[in-house]
Amino acid sequence: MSVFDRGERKVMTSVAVASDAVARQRIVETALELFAAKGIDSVSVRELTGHAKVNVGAVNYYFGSKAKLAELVFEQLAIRISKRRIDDLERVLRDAAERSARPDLASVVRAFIRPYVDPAMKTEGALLAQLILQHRLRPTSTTMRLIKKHFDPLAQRFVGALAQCCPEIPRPEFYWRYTFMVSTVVLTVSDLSPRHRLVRLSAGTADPSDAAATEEALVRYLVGALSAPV
Amino acid sequence: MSVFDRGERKVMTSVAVASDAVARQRIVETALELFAAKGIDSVSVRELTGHAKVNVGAVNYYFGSKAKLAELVFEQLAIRISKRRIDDLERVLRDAAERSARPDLASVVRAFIRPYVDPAMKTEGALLAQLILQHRLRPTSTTMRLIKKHFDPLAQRFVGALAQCCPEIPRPEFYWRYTFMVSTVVLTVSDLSPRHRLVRLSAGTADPSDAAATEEALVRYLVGALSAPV
DNA sequence: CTCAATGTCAAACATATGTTTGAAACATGT
DNA sequence: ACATGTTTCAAACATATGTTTGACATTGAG
Repeated sequence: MSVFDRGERKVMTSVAVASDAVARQRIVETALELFAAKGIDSVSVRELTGHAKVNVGAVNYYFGSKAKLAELVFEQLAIRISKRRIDDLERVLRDAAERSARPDLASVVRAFIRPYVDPAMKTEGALLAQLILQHRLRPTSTTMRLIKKHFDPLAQRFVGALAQCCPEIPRPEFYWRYTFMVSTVVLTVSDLSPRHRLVRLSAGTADPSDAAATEEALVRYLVGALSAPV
Repeated sequence: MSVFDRGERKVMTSVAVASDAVARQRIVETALELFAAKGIDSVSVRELTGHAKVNVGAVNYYFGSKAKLAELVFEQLAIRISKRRIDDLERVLRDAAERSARPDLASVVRAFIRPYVDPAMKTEGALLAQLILQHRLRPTSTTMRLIKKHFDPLAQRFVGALAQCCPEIPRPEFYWRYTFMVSTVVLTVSDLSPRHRLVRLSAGTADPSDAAATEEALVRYLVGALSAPV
């Protein structure tokens, strides 16, 4: 059973009204890091509370359940990332409009993959990837709600932008390609192998620990994929 | 903890020497189906033995542990799939050689994705995807061994074939693109959402339950991705 | 200060899961 | 028919995990 499957059982014992309890914040921060690094289901509340230096019961005390904590973490994340991505995309589209040119496909792609590859957003990107993966592999009403609410509109905008970049390609094609792109990126960034297969296969020629190189290779791949003729 | 993390604890109570026990076979078959459909960790041995109409202890009796069963199932699968894929690829390369032309990129791609999209290999493809996913998300020495042994040589052959298709692209680039392609395909075919996001986003225009349409869209995407200029 | 609200803690609880056990049933060769 | 090796079965076991509990500590307003 995955985290999001478990519903609450009963209401919290008591309610923390308005205290900015240190424990609460530490739990959220630790959850962010651990969930991003190992996936939600692989982090037990004992491990979580241990790292956060907080009692085992704290998660249930403050959040009601592990599932509620995860939901909260993911919702906050979705809001932050979604906003930033839309800003990035809007900027690309605005620039193109000012030059009265079609937007640049590579720029749109970069706006899309930024959260996943920007070192400054490493944890957030990994966490987002976990959310998507979680939903792809074990969809629940909760993950469904989060995706629908925060990422469906985003997806529509990106599909629209892609269609602007390549007007010769019929729009429905971009629904396919968009979901393929999500698959490509999400699984790429959530590869947790300590020694990545790439270095083994390529005998060191390709190095996935080089973030810039990974980004460039991804952009080349995705631009080619998205602009392929039908 | 994932299946493959668990080692054996002690030797089996007794050994089934040479009987083709019905139970044993039924367990393997059921494991194949359930693992492919839900992922390994999501299938409890009680669920498994329940479906196989076999006692709970049977898995441990015949295979020693759930992990050993999974390993066996996956190794058998890896052998079957790997052989078929190499045959497919060799045929494509041979045909090209006979025409003394470069091999067709789309044909190579089709040889690669066949196990994942061919309806006749539906279960096997899903199972293979589960193995790759398992390794990407929670690599263990067992998954590592299986991948290395059965799929690294295959990967090298495909990279070689891709380089033949596009001689103007430097070979190291194909190591990147090959792993990206694996990501794309694996996550695409392991999407278990009953109502796929695609139909929601595209308002029904794109239908992932249409296997042929999915394959064509995938081929277009991958051919574009793999042949993109550097 | 008082005391009620809030937070902390260790221990216990409930459940799910992989595994083991020991007896009974079955099969098979002599 | 017996003995022996094999299979089946229900029950118990061990462990991991999320959760709850009740006692105790801390805090802050009146």
